[in-house]
Amino acid sequence: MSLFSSATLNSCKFLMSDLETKNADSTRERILLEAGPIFAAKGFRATTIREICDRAQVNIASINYYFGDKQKLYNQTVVKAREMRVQQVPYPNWEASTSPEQKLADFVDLLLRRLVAMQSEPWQVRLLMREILQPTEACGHLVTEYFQPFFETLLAIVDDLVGCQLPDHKRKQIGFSVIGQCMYYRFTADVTSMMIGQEQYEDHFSHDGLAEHITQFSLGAIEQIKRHLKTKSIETA
Amino acid sequence: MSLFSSATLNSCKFLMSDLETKNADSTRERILLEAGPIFAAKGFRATTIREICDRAQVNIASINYYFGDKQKLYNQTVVKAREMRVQQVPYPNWEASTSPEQKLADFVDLLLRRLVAMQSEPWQVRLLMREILQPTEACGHLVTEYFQPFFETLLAIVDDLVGCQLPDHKRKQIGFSVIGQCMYYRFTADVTSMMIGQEQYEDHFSHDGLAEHITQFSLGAIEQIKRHLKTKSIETA
DNA sequence: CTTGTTTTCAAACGCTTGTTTAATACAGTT
DNA sequence: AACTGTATTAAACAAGCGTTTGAAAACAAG
Repeated sequence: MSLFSSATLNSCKFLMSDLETKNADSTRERILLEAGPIFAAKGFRATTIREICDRAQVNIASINYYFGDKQKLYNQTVVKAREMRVQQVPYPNWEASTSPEQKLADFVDLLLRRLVAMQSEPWQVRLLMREILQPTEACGHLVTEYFQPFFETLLAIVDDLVGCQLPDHKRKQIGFSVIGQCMYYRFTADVTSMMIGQEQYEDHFSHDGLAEHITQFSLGAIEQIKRHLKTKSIETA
Repeated sequence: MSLFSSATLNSCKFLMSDLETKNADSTRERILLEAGPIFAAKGFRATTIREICDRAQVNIASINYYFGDKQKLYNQTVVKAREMRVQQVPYPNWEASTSPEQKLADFVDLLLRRLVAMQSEPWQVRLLMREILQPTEACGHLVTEYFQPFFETLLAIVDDLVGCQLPDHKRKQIGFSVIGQCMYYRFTADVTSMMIGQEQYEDHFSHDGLAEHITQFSLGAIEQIKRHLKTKSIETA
């Protein structure tokens, strides 16, 4: 009797992070990949571990066994979502000769593909959006290891485009203007399609059309900022 | 015994919409105004009617009595939020002589004040954002009676700025670029402040700084679009 | 086959939820 | 004072939740 309880205590599968033991890992992985879409669709609270276990065809107690509790399972799901998304949509390979204009176009394209993902809308994207909109303890890593470097890449392109030194906050405002235009379509996808109708939405607000517009809009704005800087420097000269 | 049950059935306070009966309406209003902030902060599901009733100092059964059920209470809360927000931040009075540039500046200012509300962030804004991000049955009215007219106003300004006829989808893309830049700061407020630090966030990403930047950025982009249109028409001539 | 460990399982636990009930308190009318 | 419809209340209800339990099953090694 008491022998068994001590054995159960010693197992605690969720402590041995990545150590793969036999095929038991397939169960863990199955739970993770079934939990993802549900958390993404319903959020943490509305998701029940019973539904997850039903879909993954495992017993309810498996969550406790493999992850500890519901919260820790969710955290692991967020990590998994980021890893998968980065792998699914990798960075473009820029050569030394690539123009900053092309780089901006590529960046907008990447951002739209990776974090907006208009038509497909994979669960990983929805889950990451949830963390952006209402950060939980899972968001800290996301910012420092994913969003920050991503944003720095954009700022470097902006610097390149402007050509001269801008105040730091101005660089970032421009960066956010680019990102904001893109992300808007992810956050407001439902309302936006309600406002312009399904037809026009599909015709002109799918990936290619948007990437083109946002790139041109942003390049235009930056071009004007450069002009203003020149006239200013002439005035002061 | 049975007399009472029929009497209770006949009451159904929540059916008589706006008919104010005695001071009982104050109870209804009190529930509505206490429910708002809680729904806004936690969302529909995570909000318990027990907490609402505790704060409003009414009995739990009052929700059934005045609104029918939790869902209907929520819907009424969304309506209330919109009404209050429109009243709190009214449209500017534009004269015939007001330039389209000034109008765009005013529009950005209004949008930032009414729907972004960086520093204050009243519950009405949070609640409306929830509906935008994940529409429920309460969102239909919101779109047709609030967002649509609001967007049309912006499109009229864009038309005025561009000066000549643009394809309809292009007008709307420009409109969304303006709105997107603004809304971005509402949706990603937490992550954004994590990324740039509290200090710079307060210094350069408060209302005035953002309104100025977004207006200039957008005016610049539109200016460049006009230039492109001109060179195109010259080429074809 | 036996032994020891890991993995699965059905069942139950304790708690919270939205909703309903039936009784009571109140105010105005006859 | 008696009646009537409105408003409020405490208590209970049924359902669902995350988590825990202790044993059974599956498995691997000696």
